[in-house]
Amino acid sequence: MDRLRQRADFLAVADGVRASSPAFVVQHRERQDCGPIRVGFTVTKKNGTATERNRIRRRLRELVKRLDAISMRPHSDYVLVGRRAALTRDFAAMLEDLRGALGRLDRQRSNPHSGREGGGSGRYASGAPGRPARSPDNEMHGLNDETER
RNA sequence: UCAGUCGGCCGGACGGCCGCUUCCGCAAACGCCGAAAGGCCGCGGGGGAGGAAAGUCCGGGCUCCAUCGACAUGCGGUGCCGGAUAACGUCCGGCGGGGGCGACCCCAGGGAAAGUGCCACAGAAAGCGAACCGCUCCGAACUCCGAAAGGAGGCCGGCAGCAAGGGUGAAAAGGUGCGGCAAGAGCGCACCGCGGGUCCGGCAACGGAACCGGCAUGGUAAACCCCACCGGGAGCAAGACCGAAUAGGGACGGCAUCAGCGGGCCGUUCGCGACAGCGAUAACGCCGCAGGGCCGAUGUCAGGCCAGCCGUCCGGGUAGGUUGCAUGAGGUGGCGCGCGAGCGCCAUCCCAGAGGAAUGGCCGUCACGUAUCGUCUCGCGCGAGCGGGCGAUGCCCUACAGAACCCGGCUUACAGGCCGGCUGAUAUC
Repeated sequence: MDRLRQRADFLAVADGVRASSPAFVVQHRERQDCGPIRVGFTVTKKNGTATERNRIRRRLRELVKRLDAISMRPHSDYVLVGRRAALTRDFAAMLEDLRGALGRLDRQRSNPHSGREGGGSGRYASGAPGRPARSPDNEMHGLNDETER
């Protein structure tokens, strides 16, 4: 499991599906390569001073470490956006929050019409019948694949 | 013991489980990620936030750019003296002024007789030295006393003197006292203040002494200004090296560039021919001219689109990567010099290096603090109660706060605690 570091990767994940909980928001994107799971963390300045932001990021990082790897899908990118409640919320409760949020992300993926109804996602779902529903930003990934080869 | 003042220091401890990052050693081949540059995976050992890492307010190192080497001008900054320092607006030691019984604290503390400006309100007047209420004097109508001479009062007037007293103000033209005078006034005198040169002490700021001058220049320079001194600009997102995709630049090669008109035999070609030449434009090349090509069933007009495509190579540059990047005005200890800030010598140590940003997460035990309750042949008090010790439980489970190229400062924030010097008051000896 790797950390997400490039700004472009964060922007790509931000266009994907998301699930929120009291202490954080989880964003997810499935990549088309065979790389490992990558996880990034975002804590903006509105959440407090540098010390508080550091603590939020460290607690979120610890959550991911405690999580069983099977809860996450392979070769995917995840971003956890921290909220101020992550400073004080009980750690065990936050772990349950994360498991629940990942489960909700899975359900959104298997049943796309009950999930986000973003602009133009329907034609992709119908165009790829045997595969899981793809988020609308897959159009961009296709372009990237062409340029890489 | 209480109150105060100054300086220094700490800023939870120990343990368990699971991690992150960096360096060193071993192993370095296969492999993995990436287009490349480059990065990554194992084992063992060591290191891993602060006193402010903060604000980014000063001063430097370092880097690049510009160039000035000097002077002038402009702009900005600094502003008692001496010292410390790489430097400073910092620090130390003094001086002067102000505050406090005192320890001690505070001061943007050069120049106001170079010039200009301003001085609200109040007040007569706020600066080319004034006169409101006043004081004194003089004059005269008039009134009173008197027989008279004369005396007293006096609206008012004076191009007469004065500035003591009142009142205003932050500030009113030296202050206090005595003398003096019609009343007064440095008019005279004494002391204080001020100014001047002299002498003495001090490196100096400055202090002291006697003498002289009767006193002349109100405040404001965080108003302009004058004087002295200092200052080139931008910043590690500096800079250096490597280096995609895409677009664009350059060079070379290939393909495509329909079809047209004219010229002329220069070459090929064709015809004639005696093999020297002559002729021909039917064809290609050549030269010149014009026409661009594509789109809709076609034509005209109008309109729109495209004016190349492909390959190889070169150079600049972006994303990205590597570096800069931690041995330094360095820490600790000892000795010496100095009142001190500091300086010198010796020994010893290597002590964070991230880059969507490591230095942690979750627990346990114990301290510390705090609140409530209980308890004690504890202390004080008539008592309600207050204080102390012990125990239990809860809370906070710590405050301010997170390195970002590196140093020296300043400023600001900070729960709680420790140590030392000094001052004042009280009690006891």
